[in-house]
Amino acid sequence: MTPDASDGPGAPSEAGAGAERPLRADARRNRARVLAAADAVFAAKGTGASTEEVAREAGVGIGTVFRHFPTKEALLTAVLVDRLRRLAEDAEAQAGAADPGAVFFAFFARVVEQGRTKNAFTDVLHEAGVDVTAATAEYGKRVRAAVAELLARAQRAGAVREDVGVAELLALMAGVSRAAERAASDGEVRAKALAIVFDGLRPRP
Amino acid sequence: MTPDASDGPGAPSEAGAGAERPLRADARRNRARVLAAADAVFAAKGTGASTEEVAREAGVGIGTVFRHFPTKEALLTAVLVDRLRRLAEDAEAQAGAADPGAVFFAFFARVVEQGRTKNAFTDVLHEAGVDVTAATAEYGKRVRAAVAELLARAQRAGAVREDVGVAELLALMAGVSRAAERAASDGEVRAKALAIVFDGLRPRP
Amino acid sequence: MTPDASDGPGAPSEAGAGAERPLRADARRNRARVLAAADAVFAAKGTGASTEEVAREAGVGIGTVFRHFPTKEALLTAVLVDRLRRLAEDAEAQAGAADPGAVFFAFFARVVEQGRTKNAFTDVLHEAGVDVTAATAEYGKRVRAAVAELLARAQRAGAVREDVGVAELLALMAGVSRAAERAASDGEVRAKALAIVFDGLRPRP
Amino acid sequence: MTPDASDGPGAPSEAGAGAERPLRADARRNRARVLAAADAVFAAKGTGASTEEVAREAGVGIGTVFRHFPTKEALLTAVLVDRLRRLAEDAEAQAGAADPGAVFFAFFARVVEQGRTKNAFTDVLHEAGVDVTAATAEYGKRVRAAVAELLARAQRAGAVREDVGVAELLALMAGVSRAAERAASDGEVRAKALAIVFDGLRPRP
DNA sequence: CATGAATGAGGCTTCATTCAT
DNA sequence: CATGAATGAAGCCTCATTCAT
Repeated sequence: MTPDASDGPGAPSEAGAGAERPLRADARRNRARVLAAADAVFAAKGTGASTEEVAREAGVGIGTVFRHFPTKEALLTAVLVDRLRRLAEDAEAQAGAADPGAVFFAFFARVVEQGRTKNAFTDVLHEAGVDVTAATAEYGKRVRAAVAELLARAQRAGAVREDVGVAELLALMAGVSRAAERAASDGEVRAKALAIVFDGLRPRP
Repeated sequence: MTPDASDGPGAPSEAGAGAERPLRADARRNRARVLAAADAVFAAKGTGASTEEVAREAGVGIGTVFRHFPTKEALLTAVLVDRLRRLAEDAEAQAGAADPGAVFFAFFARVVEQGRTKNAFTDVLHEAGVDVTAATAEYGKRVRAAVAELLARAQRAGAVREDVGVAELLALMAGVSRAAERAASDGEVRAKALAIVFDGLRPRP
Repeated sequence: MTPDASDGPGAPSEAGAGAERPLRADARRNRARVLAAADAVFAAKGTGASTEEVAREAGVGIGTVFRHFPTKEALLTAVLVDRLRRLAEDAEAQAGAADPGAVFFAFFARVVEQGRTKNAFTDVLHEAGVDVTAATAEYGKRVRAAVAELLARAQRAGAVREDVGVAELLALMAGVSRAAERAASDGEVRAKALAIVFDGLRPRP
Repeated sequence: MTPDASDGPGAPSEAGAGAERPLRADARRNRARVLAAADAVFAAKGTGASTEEVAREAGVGIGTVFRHFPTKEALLTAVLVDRLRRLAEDAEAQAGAADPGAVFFAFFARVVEQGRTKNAFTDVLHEAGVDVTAATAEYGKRVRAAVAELLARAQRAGAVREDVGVAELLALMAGVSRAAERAASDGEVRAKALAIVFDGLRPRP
């Protein structure tokens, strides 16, 4: 793992900076298609899936994948960062909503439900709690902050125990997501496991 | 991936069948060494580790590995089965102990703690809950039964909610193990996450 | 990089055809820049250097390189031809000078010294002696003629043995250049090796 | 160029040490075949030739090449070392012969003649003079020593100028070999070029 | 039985060349 | 005309698996 395998400071289109050339229209389209394909393929078959399969899924040549992501590791990192970004945006979108308790548990459940199919999404959650690489650090922080906000509001509303911290919350989200993913076929088991964790999170009466 | 690439129902020496020759003494020794090495290597580096590394760790030639486990998948399955066996034996050993509640939670905690270093152990737990392959089915059932017994006793003793089933329990064990594994460096986070789940498992006062 | 990367005689205008349009001003400028960049890059990193690197060094797009030189081989040939042209011009410039002996040896030394940094220049010299391709043939002949003239004058002045021909002279220039290039760090070794060859070229007393 | 791309301290069979396992009979045979094939292929097509072609020429699978030489660079280095070894042995074999002058010039001529087809042999000679890598250092020294001995004896016998050193001698051998290689088709040119250098090496009358 | 050499399919990556913008 | 994105063949290397020793 080279330390600098990132795709640069975020996708060109979203880095506020602007130093990166804006990328031609078709190039941007292809980059997005490759990223989406990579997300799907790696989710379905694990990170061991071949780059060639990503290319095939994206409907582009193998060279195109490597033009946008010069390394397989860079591609994996980009997928990770993208997931973190979506997660952060999702959490941020809930920040102002009413009924913080309901919002908090709904967010938790949604994360778990998504993680069920998006396999490695759970690993992403871990990143948010630990901030491993420089590339993911930025978005990891954002996720952490947004989730912390949801948690704090839910606690203030008396819906969640006061002694719960973000770290263990993220760890639990990741863990339950992974568990849910395995028990994929049985929705009831998933629901019950989630209910148990939710009960554990609520204040003791 | 053939679903049934196992080495047979467990090591030849323990299958009820009996048609399998009993294996020479040195052969048995080698099989055990390979299995132990595989467990260690796959735990440390993931299932992507090379067969050759397993052979090196075991101190045998590569040919020996393939003589005992004709496929890498067979080797992985054998490791899985072995883990399930140890897990079942561990649970079975607690069956008669006093204070079923304490025993139950201690077992849960021990599983999580082991899973922390034995990475894929968590995946094993899933197998126990789902019984994917024919190979793991037997030991999966045994684990399930042993854990069910521990759970039932704890419930009878009033230490665990009545509406918790084995399926979600195993799922939670797997999930928390995974969470613990990620938060490897932070023991406090691990403890808190575990406490939350334990609280969720206890009867509402 | 190269002092004289002009487009001059060597531009498309020399293909017997003559139907080639005279090239727009900016196009001519770009062609020269690409050629100079290619000379520098191939000299520094060998002919294995990528076309893209040439484009970068020239400050143009990759498409521009291929517009002017439809093939990498065409680009290499153009560099070769350009070097031959400069070599010929250098030799021709000395044709009328006084003290033909000194001029001859100075020219030899200069070629070797240039070849030391301009790596493949030595290969160029060979081309001059052998006229491999049709493309280099013309300038190869010119170099040969110019060097032959320098040699003849030196021989007439009694500074060089009568039995030395152009062919072996060019071969020696190429060889010593190559040797010098390897012994790059040790100027004294280079000087001594050159002195030995020079002594071999002088008439026996 | 990783510093440690060597094949180890020489081919196992020839390192006096003996710590390296002796290599099975068939393995040794294959290693030799690969090395010979590599020598031939790289000589004929340059170091850019593909490893696959070496394998084909050797009549082995691609994996076999990489088993013996874990990197293309390692393979190239091994070829280099082997050439140096043969060169050293050749020179050492002449050490005791009568008529040191004749022996010296014959050796020089033979080196050049071999270098003519063995393209990169010339580059090898350079290594002998410079000792670039640790891998070639050992044999480079041996070549240097053996050639120095031949030179010293020739000088003592009055056949070679006193002021010639090994460094420039090796440089000249490399250079003339390269020149000869280019003038491949014309034996007379080669002979004349060699004669000129020989004259330069002889004492002035 | 144990060993490790041989094998070759498959993965990642580079790069000359083409073509839409 | 200039640009740079797209393409895919080809190269290096890894690794599961087979088989002679």
